[in-house]
Amino acid sequence: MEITQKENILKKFPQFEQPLLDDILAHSTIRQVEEGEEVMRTGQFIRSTVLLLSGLLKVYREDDEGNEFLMYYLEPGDACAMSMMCTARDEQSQIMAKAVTEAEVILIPSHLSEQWLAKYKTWHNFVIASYRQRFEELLQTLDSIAFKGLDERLLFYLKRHVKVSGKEIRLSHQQIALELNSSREVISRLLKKLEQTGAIALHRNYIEVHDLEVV
Amino acid sequence: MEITQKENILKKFPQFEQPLLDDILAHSTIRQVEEGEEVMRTGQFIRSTVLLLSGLLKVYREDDEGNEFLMYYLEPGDACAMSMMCTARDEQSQIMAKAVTEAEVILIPSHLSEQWLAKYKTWHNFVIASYRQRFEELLQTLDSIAFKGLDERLLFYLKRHVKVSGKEIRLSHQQIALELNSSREVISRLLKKLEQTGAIALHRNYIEVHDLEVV
DNA sequence: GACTGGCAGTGACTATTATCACAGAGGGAG
DNA sequence: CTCCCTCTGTGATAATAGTCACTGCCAGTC
Repeated sequence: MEITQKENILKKFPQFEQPLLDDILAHSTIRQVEEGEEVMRTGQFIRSTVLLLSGLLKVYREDDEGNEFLMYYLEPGDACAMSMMCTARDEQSQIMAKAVTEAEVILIPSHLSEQWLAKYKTWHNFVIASYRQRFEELLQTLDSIAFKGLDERLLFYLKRHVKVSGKEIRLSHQQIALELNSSREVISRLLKKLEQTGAIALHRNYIEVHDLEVV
Repeated sequence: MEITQKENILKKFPQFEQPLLDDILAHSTIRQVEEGEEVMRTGQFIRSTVLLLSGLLKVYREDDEGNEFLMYYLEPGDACAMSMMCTARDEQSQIMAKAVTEAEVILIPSHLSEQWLAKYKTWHNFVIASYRQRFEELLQTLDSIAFKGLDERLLFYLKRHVKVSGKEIRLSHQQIALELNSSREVISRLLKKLEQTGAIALHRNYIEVHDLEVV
């Protein structure tokens, strides 16, 4: 079992060196997360670095009135940058993370993940690369909110969704509206327009993407 | 001269250990930057970590049509997180940084700032803290764009400005509009409203802030 | 097969922000 | 002092997005 688990991790994190993998196996816990479960909540104290082994997480921001917007998705092989940063001082999360599908996460105690920065070159690189990647994705999200109309943001959203989970988007218009911090009716109308161009087809509870580039 | 410079750096970066300060003095260059000068451009390759010794920098994002929006300000003692992340692989900047006032920046060659992560504990902590701080500020900016109307964003902007450069805001309405990615007329009208509540007083080319909290 | 609850479509209206057009005011250069 | 450029104020209008009200639809359940 240990052996297969190691191979499993290795497959998702091929850049890690052997001794690091051993350390991960020896000291971290692997947690099964159900669909819809919250992996991280705003205000929660963080004592572990979170790596994603399987499944899909969405990372988003929520305000005091329950509005939210999607920051980015995490896929197998990704790490939650926030959990790495808070790590340093047992600080509080500024974000929410929720499992979109059933998922497995690796939880590495904060003090270890910090030690490893000095101990394992591949870990250090991984952490820096994660910071950078998340920062860039966040900037992209920011761009789309700041510079684009809702129609383009919706397009951006759909494209990102296709990238992480394929051309069958199993979401209601209401859910999309929530993640874009808009309203159901507006999203419905915009989707309708997209359908008329032939880019997508609408069904109950899911959207079939044909070609988003033509729009 | 060397001695005074060292004391100067020490004053702005009191958390650095002695040997680190010596290394900084020995291997980094200090550059004078004029008001309005661009310290960093989108697409530019980054080969140094940037620390701010004096003056004020604004860090912002620009799209292909020349629209921009303010991400955050950097004050003496701060570091450009982006320059630290790109550092790792000579990567390209995703952001713009411009001197709001005359400023002095410390430029540390990338390969050194990376070595120091392992060599100096205080440097490592500083880098992690910088990442975290910028990330949080970025999230705040994101919040205000995603969840707030322009009136609240303007308020947020003015408050931030007061914090970094005092109650006399020497900006035209046009400049404010640009940084909020809005239009001059709209900003003028909103400012007028704020003036009517007594929160600010409007003058040519500058705004006198009385009390932004009452609004 | 009838009831029910969530989902989707649509028209009418409102609110916010952007754009256009223009007028007046202030301040520096000559 | 005058010219001129930039900054500011303001009304009218347009475009975008959000809200409200209502309808029909589909799927599961009893």
